[in-house]
Amino acid sequence: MQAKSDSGELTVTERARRTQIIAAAIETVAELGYSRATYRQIAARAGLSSTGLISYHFANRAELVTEVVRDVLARFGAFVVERLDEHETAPEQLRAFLTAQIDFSRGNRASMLALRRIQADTEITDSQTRTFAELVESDHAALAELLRQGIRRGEFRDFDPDAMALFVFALRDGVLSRLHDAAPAELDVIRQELATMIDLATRR
Amino acid sequence: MQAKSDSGELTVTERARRTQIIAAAIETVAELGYSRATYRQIAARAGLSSTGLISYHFANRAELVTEVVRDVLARFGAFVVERLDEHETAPEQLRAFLTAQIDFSRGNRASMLALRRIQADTEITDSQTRTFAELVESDHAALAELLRQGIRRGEFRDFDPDAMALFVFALRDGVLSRLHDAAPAELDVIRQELATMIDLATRR
Amino acid sequence: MQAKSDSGELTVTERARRTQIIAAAIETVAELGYSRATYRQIAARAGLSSTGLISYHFANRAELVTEVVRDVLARFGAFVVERLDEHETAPEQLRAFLTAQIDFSRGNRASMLALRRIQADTEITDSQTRTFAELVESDHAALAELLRQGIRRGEFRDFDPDAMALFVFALRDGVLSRLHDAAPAELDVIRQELATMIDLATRR
Amino acid sequence: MQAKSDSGELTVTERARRTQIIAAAIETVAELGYSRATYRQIAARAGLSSTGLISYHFANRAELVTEVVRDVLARFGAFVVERLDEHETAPEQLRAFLTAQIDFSRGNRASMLALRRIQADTEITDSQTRTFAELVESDHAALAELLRQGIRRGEFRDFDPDAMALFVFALRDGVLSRLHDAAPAELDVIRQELATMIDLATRR
DNA sequence: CATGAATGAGATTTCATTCAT
DNA sequence: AATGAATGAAATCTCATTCAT
Repeated sequence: MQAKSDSGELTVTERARRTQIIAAAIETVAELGYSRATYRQIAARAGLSSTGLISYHFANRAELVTEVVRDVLARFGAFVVERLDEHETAPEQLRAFLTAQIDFSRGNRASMLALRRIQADTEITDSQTRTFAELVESDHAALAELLRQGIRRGEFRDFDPDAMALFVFALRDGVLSRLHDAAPAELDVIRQELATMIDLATRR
Repeated sequence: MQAKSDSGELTVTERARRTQIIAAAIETVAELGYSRATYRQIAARAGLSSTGLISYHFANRAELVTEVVRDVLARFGAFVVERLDEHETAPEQLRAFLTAQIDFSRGNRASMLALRRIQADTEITDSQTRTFAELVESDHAALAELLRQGIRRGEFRDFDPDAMALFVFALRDGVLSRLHDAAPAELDVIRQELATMIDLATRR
Repeated sequence: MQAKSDSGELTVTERARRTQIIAAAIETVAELGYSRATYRQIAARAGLSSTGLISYHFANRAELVTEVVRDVLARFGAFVVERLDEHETAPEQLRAFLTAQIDFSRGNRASMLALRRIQADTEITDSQTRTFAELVESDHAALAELLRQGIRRGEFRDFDPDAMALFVFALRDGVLSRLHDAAPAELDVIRQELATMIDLATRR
Repeated sequence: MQAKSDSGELTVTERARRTQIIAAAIETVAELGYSRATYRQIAARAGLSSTGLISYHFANRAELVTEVVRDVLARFGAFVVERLDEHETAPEQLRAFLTAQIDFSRGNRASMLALRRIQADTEITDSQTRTFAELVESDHAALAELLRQGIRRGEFRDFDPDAMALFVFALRDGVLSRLHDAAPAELDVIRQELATMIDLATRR
């Protein structure tokens, strides 16, 4: 960053450019994989004439990737929370939770794919990992709390809410991985079976 | 490879070196992530005098990565199959299947981590993807068949075996992802809850 | 080339750099021979800070070499054509043709040497060979046509124009090969004898 | 060279191996071009299991190339001299000289091609160049002497023998360059025209 | 703000050569 | 004599980043 003000505040134009670059980065990572998502590719997809512009708006590659992750998770979280608020009982919310995630993923394939790829490459190493882990952690905590309430209210059987939260996320990931390869008919079966399974596993 | 015979047969020394390099590559990918697993890093971990030696033994990076994948999957598969053979009924085999995978992963953390990372980077792009996808596919088919038999024999309730296979793999992956971060006590809970969950989800 | 526009249009600076690199490449090939004309050597002669700059301006070595060939042949062709246009009868044009080539070669020794070396290395192998062969072919066709006209007009005896074109080019190459080693006096003799020979071989 | 005696004398086996390697090198350079004629390719064509064997028999690449050149020129020279000896008058010998060279080239295409390629790459630079240049020089001198005698005896007109020798070699090279691409019919025309041309250019 | 150009570090790969056996 | 293995230098190419304009 060359002549950028240190105030931390971004102008409208700046924000727009960053958004545009982030979107292009998501697209690129989803399409080519993390290791092939170079500035050149990103710039091409963003319609930028110079890779220098990316460096101008992001301190370095790590910051760009962090912003990509933040962007996807923010949109994802907002979507799910909105859906959850429409329901009252814990079983309904649990079902809504899963449905929302699958729905979001269907409409944001590239984002989810990019997220997974970045996560896999980054996992342990970086400083940004912490950000990542914390976000995952807070997601987990929220679901576990939902489950805990359901147990307390007698809406679920008495299982370990942390373990179950883990399972729910795992099942979600599994379904998501099939979301785009599977035929629609197969997908309907999977969703139905998932609902049944969750019900059997959690009901009193 | 300079004047290496095209016969496809490898000498003892050669095989040993390849194994050594593959092991170092696994270690490196697990430690640094796929995109940072350069020849230089791999050579350093393998105690090699030059990165040229890696090129000498593997035609290119893709071949090395393929061999890494092949190696991990072969060891993994052998381990699981041996465990399965000790059991007769489908529910027992299903439980053994999961237990075996978790056990293997505990003893081969780097291998599993490397595998996941490579898979995430590779997914769509390469020709070697096919190998990967086929192996996953055949794993899936085997588990689905196990479940199908269990249903036929009346040992399981009547669910869709393909969907359930997907769920089982998903749960496995979820558990594996916690395997090394979680405290032992928490892990015991997870395993117990997993068994319960599977039981509830599959029993008649 | 990092984020270079695909439009195929080059900026002024870019064109200048390419020209500079091409000139350095010619110099290098002429001086060291094709196989020793590495990017490092070329960069050094061009006063570039890194070999990466060559890769930045040329997609790969093949493109650079192609451009070298194109550049030399373009300058060469323009020079010769201009000279030819000054003459009317076929015998005069034939003489001018040879003279022009010899004159050009005297003032562009490195270019001609580089051309010959590249041609010798490339000959059979590459895709760019076609470009090369086509250019040689069209040169040959042009000369053969000139000779054909001369025969038709009765300015030459009745020989095979394709064979004679081949001989003329061969003689040119032979003279060129002596151009820089021979003493000026010897060269004058060679030129005089060449004129005589061509005259004897072609006149009615 | 590792444990080779310094006496300069070679055992029978050694000589055979060197010959075999030289032959493979000729083949390789002719086929792939000088810059792609690596030890690996040469070893493969020689049926050797290790490139080390080439290094064992030749001090370095330069020596191998020198030996290739020496081998081709020796065979070539012997062939031509034998043909020349069958003729008496200078015009006959001149014709025989050209015919012999064309004939040799037809039966030794790879050798001639390799020679040309090595010459083009080497020309100015190397120490071995001297060897090369000297050989060419002595060929030239021999032809010039033949021509000089013909003039003295009144069998040729009065031209400069050195210049004409240069032209004869140039014409030879030109014809050789067409030798393998041209159709047989075209080649017959070329030969006939060449004879005519030489005759016109040299006769009284 | 944005651009084109340049930079230099670093990646993979190839090569002739060396060496122990 | 010959072989397989190893070596390390060097080659081409790619990349994120910097900088002058």
